[in-house]
Amino acid sequence: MIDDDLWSAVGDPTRRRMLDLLLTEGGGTATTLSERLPVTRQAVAKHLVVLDRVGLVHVTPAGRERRYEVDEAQLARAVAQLAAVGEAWDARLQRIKRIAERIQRDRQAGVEQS
Amino acid sequence: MIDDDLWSAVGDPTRRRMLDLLLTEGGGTATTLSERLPVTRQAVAKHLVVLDRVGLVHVTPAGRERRYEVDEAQLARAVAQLAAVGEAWDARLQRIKRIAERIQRDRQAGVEQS
DNA sequence: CTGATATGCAACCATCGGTTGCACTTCAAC
DNA sequence: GTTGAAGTGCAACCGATGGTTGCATATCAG
Repeated sequence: MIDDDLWSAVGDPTRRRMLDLLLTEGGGTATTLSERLPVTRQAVAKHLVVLDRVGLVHVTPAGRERRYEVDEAQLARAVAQLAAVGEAWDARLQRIKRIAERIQRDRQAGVEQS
Repeated sequence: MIDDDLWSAVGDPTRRRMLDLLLTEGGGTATTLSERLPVTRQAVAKHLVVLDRVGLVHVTPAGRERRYEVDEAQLARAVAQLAAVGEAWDARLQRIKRIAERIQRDRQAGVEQS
């Protein structure tokens, strides 16, 4: 089974955009993030708590600021799980497709034989 | 950008299990699905509405039953988007990693030069 | 010291996944 | 044909969550 906490953490679109911003800008605070997002600072702060809880970000207090940075190893793990789920479904779809083709083939053979 | 409706549709764990069951058992009804899931029929019915709205399943009324089946093409599309998001992040992580290594190398060179 | 900036905390609201309860249709069996 | 069981639909309710506003608190700069 997959780590449902990690999945649900990256499942939120706003949190995905936050991780994106933190990655491309090399970290940030609740305030700087909220300036680049269509939500308030408080909403961002709540998301940061969630991301911190599952270890996707780390926080470094600096004066009156709280600077957040992505834990790349953990994010890599989350991405890997994403890929795993994708592959599992892909495999299942392939299997279904093969079965469907086989049924089709069998039916063809039956018709020819009759 | 990605289709956020599709993503959020497969984002729910219960809906993922439902798609899974529908795939492996070749379709089903709200009642049969709820028998294999830890939720009530009504909850399943609501999820089926969501899945139907984004085209991940199709419904066929048959007497008093409403039989649901997965739209494999649409599911394949959803899986592809999943993979795309994963790859985008992967690429970003790789880029960050390369930059970090470069900084590391430059610092080494600077130390040796001084 | 004072004002501006960054954060934290609390109350509140809408949406969503889930539940229970009840009414409605359809099939089957007597 | 009536009656009962099975499948569905609808509505009210509940808890968690993503979002908001408002206010209090801490820190930096002039």
